[in-house]
Order: sequence, then structure tokens, then C-alpha cells
Amino acid sequence: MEKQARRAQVLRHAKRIFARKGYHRTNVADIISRARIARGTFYLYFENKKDLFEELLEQVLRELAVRIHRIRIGPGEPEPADQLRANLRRVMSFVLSERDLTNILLSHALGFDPELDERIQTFYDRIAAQIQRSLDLGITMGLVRRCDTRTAAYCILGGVKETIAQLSRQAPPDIDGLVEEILRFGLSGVARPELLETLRNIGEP
Amino acid sequence: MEKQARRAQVLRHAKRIFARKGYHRTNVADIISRARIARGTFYLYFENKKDLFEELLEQVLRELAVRIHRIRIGPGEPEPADQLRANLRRVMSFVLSERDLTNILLSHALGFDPELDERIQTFYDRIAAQIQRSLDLGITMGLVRRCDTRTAAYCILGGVKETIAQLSRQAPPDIDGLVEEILRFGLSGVARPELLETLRNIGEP
DNA sequence: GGCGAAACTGACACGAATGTCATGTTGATT
DNA sequence: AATCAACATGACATTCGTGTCAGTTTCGCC
Repeated sequence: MEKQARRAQVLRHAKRIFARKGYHRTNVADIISRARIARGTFYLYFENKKDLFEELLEQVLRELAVRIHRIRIGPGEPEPADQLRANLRRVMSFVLSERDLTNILLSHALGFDPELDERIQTFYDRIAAQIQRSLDLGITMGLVRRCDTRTAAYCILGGVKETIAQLSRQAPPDIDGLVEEILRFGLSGVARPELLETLRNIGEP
Repeated sequence: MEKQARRAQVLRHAKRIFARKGYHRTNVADIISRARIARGTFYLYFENKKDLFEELLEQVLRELAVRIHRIRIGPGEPEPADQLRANLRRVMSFVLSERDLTNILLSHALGFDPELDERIQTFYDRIAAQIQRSLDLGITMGLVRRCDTRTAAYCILGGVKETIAQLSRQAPPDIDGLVEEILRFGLSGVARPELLETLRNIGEP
């Protein structure tokens, strides 16, 4: 079999198994039996289990990263809110189309190797930073209310992560509707707009 | 040494180690060497490593659960927003005072045992459901805008989780301020209130 | 059809971690 | 100071997964 094809084949099977059983509960024996190859063959294509896993992990992170575009301001650029929506849509569609990969990242990638933990942490940190920058920009443009953008960024990131986790476990509902809900939540919160005036004074009697 | 004291001693040491290295990277040898006991002694007090870990996990979940009070409406009850604030404060303080336990739950508890995964998942599901009920109640009371409360609940839960994760890694800033920021984010979102009228029409031209 | 390279195989040696158990220690009681 | 029960010990057998490697098969090419 052709070199690349075989590699891909193993990766494909491994992805499924990792997504279902997680990193630790999956062993090389599981992978090779699914992929119908001998033990030795596995080690021809991958250094070891971790090496293979890393490749899958990199794949998700890369795919996600390319789907998150920086918010751009300027003539000819779409409304910031529309750019946000587009980002969310791209990410959500990917999650749905690659549930196994998403599961790996969300539930099984943390806590088995310090190096990879770091890798994932950095990834999220970057996204949080990106969100924060967008919020800061939004403030200077008068679109966003003054707030601790750092905390807000984490709230947004967390909210999206949690929804995605939910999405990857459950039957996929209407994506566009979901995106819209998330967007509104992030922009307006849950309070009735009519009450915001009073709520803004919360804690400052 | 007294029976309960020894147990507590082992638990205490194990907690530290689990928090730092995670479940998989920690082995019984690590625990007994820290706790200064012999291998056999360990098995006098715990069935095995998983048993001990479960005990710690139950501890966090229990501690967190008792700190989240159901929102109550009625004469003599504090404002809903104040009840929310109180919940957040209690949870956040606990997280700060028990960083090791929190770390275990947040980063190291998932993906090594299907049974425990389920346990944690159920825990979060319950909280999400609780949040959703509160939101539904808020809607009937005219405090909360109409929205998909399920999605909103996940956004809120996720936001809090992410902030907590951040909190448990970083130097603890002013808790009250943090709680206030989260609260406002959840209630009002990030958009400038003056713009909400336009934003509410997003996606419905 | 024979030759060499590349791909593949699976038995095996090895190391890591677990749980047990026969034995040793402690300390309270008579 | 003898006895006994509770507590503690650590050497050891066992299990499990890994990575290797000597040998086999496949395939393109002369």
C-alpha cells in the first residue's frame, strides 16, 4: 500500500478509537487491530502512540485556528457582529463535521502529557487574547461597554467551549440558530434590556 | 496513629500530587513516598488508587454543590441578582481556598475512567439544568429576556468554568471585582447598552 | 524468473506499576 | 512481662503494554 495512504488509514482508525476511549484507555493493540496491521507496521509510520496522538491534536488545533479570523475594521469590511457570526459558524460547522476530533480535544487531550497540556493551554490562551484584543478595539470604537476585557474574554471563550462540548455529544440542532443565540448572549447577556439601566447600578448603590 | 488521622494524611498528600501531576502520572509509589507509609499500608486504607481519587473527586463536587443555592423568589428573599452574586462568591472563594482540588476536577479528572467521566458529566449537567430553570423563572418574572435558556445556561456555565480555571492557575485578583464582572457579563453582555436596540435586530433585517 | 528494496509481520524481551501476604512492630490490658 | 489485636512493612509475583528485530512477503524492474 502507498505510504501516505497507509498513514492516513491508521490515523483515521486511531481518531475514532481515541475519540471514544480517550488516550489512556486506548493502546497500540487497539489501534493496530482496528487498522488491520501488525504491531511492527505501526512503528514504521509512527514513533509511538503519543506521536500519533499529537498529529491528531495538531490537526484539530490547526483546523480550528484557520476558522477563526481576526476581526477587521475598515471600509469594505463586514460589520464586526457579522464577522463574529461568521467565525462562530465556521467553528461550529467544523465541530459538527469532525466530532471525533473535537471530542479528542475537549475530553481526552488533557492531563496525560505535560508537553501537550502546555500546547493546548497555549492554544486557548491565544484565542482568549485574540478575543480580548477584539473587545479592546470594540471599546475604543464605542461598540463595546467598558469592562474588564480579560475576564469578559474568558467568559466568552468558556461559553463557546461549553456549547461546543454539548454540541459534540448531542444531536446537532440548527446551527445558525445556535450561533445566533450565542452571539446575542455574548452581546446582550440574559437580562431584559429594559432593566439594564437598573442592573448597571448593581453593587453600586 | 489513629485510623481517621492516617486516612486524612494520605488523602492530603495524594490531593497535592494529583493536582500537580494528574491522575495518570501519579502512581501509588508517589503517594506512599510522600505520605511516608509503606505500600501495604496504603492498601489498608484504600482499595486502590482509583478509590482514593474518587474520594477526592466526591469531595470537590460535594463542596461545590453546597455552595450553589437555588434562586428563591418571594417576600423576604434577596434580589435574584444578589443571590446570583452570593453563589458566585461562595464558589469562587472555595476555588481559591482549595486550588488543588479544583485543579483535579478541572484538568485531571476527565478521561481515565468511564465511570468517573459520567459522574462529572452528570454534575455539570445538573448545574446547567439548575441555571436553565432559573432563567426560565426569570423569563416568567419578566427579569430575563426571551431566549433559548438551554444554550444560555451552557454559555453561563462555560464562562464560569473558564474563569475558574484561569483563577486556579493565576494569582488570585480581587474576588469581589471578578464576581461583579462575570455577573455583568452574564446579565448585560459586552455590547454598549445604547446599541442594544440595533443589535437586537441582528440577523433579522 | 530472479534480484533487491521496501513494506510488513508477530514473537519476544523488557520495564513499570499493581496488589498481596507472610512477617514484623506497637501498645493497651491483665 | 506476657498476651493479643490492630497496625504497618516491603519483597515479590503478576499483569499489562510497549518497542524491537530477525525473518517473511510483496512488488517493480532488468
